[in-house]
Amino acid sequence: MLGRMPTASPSPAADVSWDQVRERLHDRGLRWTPQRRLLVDVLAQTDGHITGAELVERCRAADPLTTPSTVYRTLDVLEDIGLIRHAHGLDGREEFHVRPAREHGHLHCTICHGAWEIGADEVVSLVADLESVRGFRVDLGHLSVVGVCGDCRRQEDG
Amino acid sequence: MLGRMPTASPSPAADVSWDQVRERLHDRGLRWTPQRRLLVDVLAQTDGHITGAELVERCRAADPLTTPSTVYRTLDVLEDIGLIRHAHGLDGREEFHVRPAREHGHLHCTICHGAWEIGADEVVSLVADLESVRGFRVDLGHLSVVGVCGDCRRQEDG
DNA sequence: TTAAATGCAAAGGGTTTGCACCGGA
DNA sequence: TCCGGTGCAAACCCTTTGCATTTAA
Repeated sequence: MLGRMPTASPSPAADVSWDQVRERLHDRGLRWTPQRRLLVDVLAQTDGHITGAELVERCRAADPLTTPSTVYRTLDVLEDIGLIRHAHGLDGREEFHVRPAREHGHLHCTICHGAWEIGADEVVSLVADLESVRGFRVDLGHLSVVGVCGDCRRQEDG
Repeated sequence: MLGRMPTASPSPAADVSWDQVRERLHDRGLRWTPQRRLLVDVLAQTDGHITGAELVERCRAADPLTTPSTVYRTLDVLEDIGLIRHAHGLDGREEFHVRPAREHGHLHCTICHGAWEIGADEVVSLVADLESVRGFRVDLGHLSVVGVCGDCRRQEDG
């Protein structure tokens, strides 16, 4: 999945203070456990987006004793403290992404299933229009635009 | 679910020739069965969007003998012949909507879970930009924009 | 007649939950 | 010590599939 997923951004890990996770947990009276550490490590190595199921797999690769429930529960916690976010992929499955310095949405191609990031600059007018006309505040981090990418359109034509 | 779902458009049923469904099926060598008729009836009474599971429920309300597999299979067929479309709701679940005369996307509020339609006119620049910059063709019928609606923002502030 | 459609039952897949036990702080 | 976290297993929910049977055309 992730292999087929081209992304435009540099490693998000660079922007996130993984070292401070423990601290942030402690601030809330939450604990730093080996299982959480493992998941955070996996996330730190993740470039772009990834599903819960895939995170479970990767954790299991590092530690076969990993259990899904712990992973999902930890994902909730990490989202609570603002470390990650989730949106929904083409198939509707939850997709987590490391909280990037820059909020972004996603572009999904229905043909090749590729995914790309879209920055705020690419949707300024959409955001502005919905804001002024409807008073709606767009959550860019949750925006997914589905369609057909340039490459696939070319193949369709050719 | 649907009750909480305000829509801006008039009844989509007005635009769709339900009477022609049978004909369209026949054209493809497919059959018009009581089960399909029931589902089509339910869809015709549906204003806006609805999940597969909810369609199953409604069909069951009319005919308790309805089976999920038939409903889902029929939904596939109806989508094939272009009568309905599906996208993904806030929770990532499949959401079907009656194919309207006018293609449209959806706006989802994370607070009240309301949903509204957005027309092509509201996203012209987004579509145009993605087309020119990336060569990406947006599938408007699959577009969902998540955020906070005007009412909920007002409540947040107040 | 015959291919399409149905009903049933079971599998499937990702995610969630209850509960007893474990272990950070 | 104590409350948060873990692991296990089972439940969950929506959706899909296989297969024998029914039925529209």
